[in-house]
Amino acid sequence: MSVNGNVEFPTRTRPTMREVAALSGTSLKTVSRVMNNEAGVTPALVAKVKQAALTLNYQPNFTASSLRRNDGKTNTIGVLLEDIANPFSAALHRAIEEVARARGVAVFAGSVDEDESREQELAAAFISRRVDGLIIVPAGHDQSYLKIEKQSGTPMVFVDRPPALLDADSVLTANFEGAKAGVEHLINHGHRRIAYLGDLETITTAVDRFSGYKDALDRAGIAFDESIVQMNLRASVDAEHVTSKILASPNPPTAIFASQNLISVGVMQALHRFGLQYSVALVGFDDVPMVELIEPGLTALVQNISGLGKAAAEMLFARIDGTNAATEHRVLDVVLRERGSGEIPGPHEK
Amino acid sequence: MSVNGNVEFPTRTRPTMREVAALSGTSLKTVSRVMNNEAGVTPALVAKVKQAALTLNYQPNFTASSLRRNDGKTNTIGVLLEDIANPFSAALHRAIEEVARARGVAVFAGSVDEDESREQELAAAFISRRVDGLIIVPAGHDQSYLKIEKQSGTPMVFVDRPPALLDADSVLTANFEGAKAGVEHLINHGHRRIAYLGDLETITTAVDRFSGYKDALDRAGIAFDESIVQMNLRASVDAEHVTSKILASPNPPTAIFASQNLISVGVMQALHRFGLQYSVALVGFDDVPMVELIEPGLTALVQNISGLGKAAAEMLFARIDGTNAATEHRVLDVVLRERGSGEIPGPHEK
DNA sequence: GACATGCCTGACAACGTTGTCAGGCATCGA
DNA sequence: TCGATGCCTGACAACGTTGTCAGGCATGTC
Repeated sequence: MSVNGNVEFPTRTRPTMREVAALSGTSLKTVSRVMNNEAGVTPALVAKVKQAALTLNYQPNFTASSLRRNDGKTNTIGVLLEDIANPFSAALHRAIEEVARARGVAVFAGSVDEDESREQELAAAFISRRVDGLIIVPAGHDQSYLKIEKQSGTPMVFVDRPPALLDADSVLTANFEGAKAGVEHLINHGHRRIAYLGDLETITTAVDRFSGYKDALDRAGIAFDESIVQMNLRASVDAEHVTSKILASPNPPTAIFASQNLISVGVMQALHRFGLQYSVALVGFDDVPMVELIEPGLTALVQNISGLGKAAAEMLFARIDGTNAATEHRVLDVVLRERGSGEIPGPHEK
Repeated sequence: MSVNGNVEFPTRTRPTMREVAALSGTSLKTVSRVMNNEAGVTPALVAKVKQAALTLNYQPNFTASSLRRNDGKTNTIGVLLEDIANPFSAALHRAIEEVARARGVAVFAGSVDEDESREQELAAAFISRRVDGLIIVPAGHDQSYLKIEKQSGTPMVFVDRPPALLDADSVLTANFEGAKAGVEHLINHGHRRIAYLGDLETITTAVDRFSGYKDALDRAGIAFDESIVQMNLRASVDAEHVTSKILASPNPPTAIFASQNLISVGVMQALHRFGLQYSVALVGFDDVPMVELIEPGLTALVQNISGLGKAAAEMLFARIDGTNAATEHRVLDVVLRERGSGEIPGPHEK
């Protein structure tokens, strides 16, 4: 359906400070002073200039201003996310926006989609627009292409995944420790046969979580069993399929660790289909949206996503403000939220 | 936890075309020509310039370029969303990004949070950075403040909600027709006592959906009953509370229409708590994430969110490219997805 | 050989703004 | 009354780039 409205007015050209100066009978420079609230302009002149600006509906051109100003700041930052639309990226983005807003900084954002070349293109696009800094969730395995850019004075902070082949600030989640704590939680509830379903092995967070799983097994003296481990899962349907296969095998696990929320969803679907949701324990990394509606609730390792974004933005702005300290690597803790699925007892419960 | 890395190198100042010209022994203008792939430069010179640019790691300054160029385009657009982090906004944002990316356009985004003044601030921030156009999900009830900006030549397209007191392009969802179809679906399944839980009455989409509900009742000859209608709900807990109250009342409804996904969640929680999820029918506007896991599945009116974003971006770029046609108002259809909750029969089933 | 033609190249101005600096004017003290 | 002081104001250059235009050189034509 399509309805037509009125034809628009012909467009006038946008007024500049020069025109405001002409209308108010003063000079360009005085207009500049008034617009920047600089002290030392006669009140009468200030009023005249403001009136003229209002009459012409003058809108300052911030890009021209930052080109000329000594600090050269554009009051703009760029954020490279995995995918703007996924809940993790969106929450991160929001937390960054919050900090930026308080400083009058506008935020460019883009999706990298786990694509190395897309990462470089986006970074280049933001750099050519002279952002004051970059916050990056990297996809590729080599960020050395940013080395010269960093030396040229563009601060950058990496979030969720560390930079590779580049020395730069980062804010990460305790993936290893979190996964380990999750698996230990299952062990403490009497499980010794624990399946692991993981994400792409090219993603460092996935690798760290897997290491946490193995470490927990090691410390409990449980042998690693390949037959109940599956990496490189992406969609929840894949996880559902793998879970079904594992549950139907001769020696099925009594508990499952899901390394990521989409995987948790797939596992939950398979468990529900088999009617095993109250007999096979499940701990997942990352919360699942609307999880409150499902029974039993998902016991999950919850990341502090807004904490990641807030910390990254604050570190970035500190650099933008000129801090020249050594590279900083911050790690945020993960919280185990018990909701039922992870507390189902196993055969070895004490 | 915090680990220190190496101290960074002292920052060099970023090279300009002037320096590239000096190093390659040519003129500023020739460098400009090479960088813009203009024809008519000797291949030997092109090579020398490119080599020099590489050596200095020259990065073009797009903002300076757009200041000088005749078209004045910044190849940048601004998007005003309700809240970057909510799934609707994020999906919209993503669809817009997709279209922009194909054109080499960078996207500013910001959250308005249903706050009128925040809307104006964000718009001003983007305008002062001279975006080529704006895509807006408005919060306020008067967009006339954008009138002069529109006349100054900044194209703008409104999404999800129409502009008020301003003539501008828009892309909306068929809220009235969708809600009406959803209520009629319940009526067709034998329901005549249908509760309505709605969003803020200040939001036009909420008002339109409510009108659709009333129209469907009217046409079926069902009297409107205030006691099972509640507007101005925002959080899912509010919806849960109201649902519980209505279900416990002397003459409870046999079906419920939820005007929005958070409200659907609240209703579902209440139904599950009362054990009524298989006896009271429910149709909701908007999908609920991870809805596949819940039984019975939510029958929902699904919006074409990416269609909204894609259409808005395409309309915007058409304007940016100079199309001067009459204002266009596009409306996208809603699809009723049957998943069980809406097909529970009522007492008047034929 | 003289001249016209066309292709490359670079000098200069300009985009809209702010930094620098000098000049004008009023005020103050002697 | 005169000079010194300080406050306002505006002329000019500059940020990094592209548009305009003129000049230089080689080639082609008669």
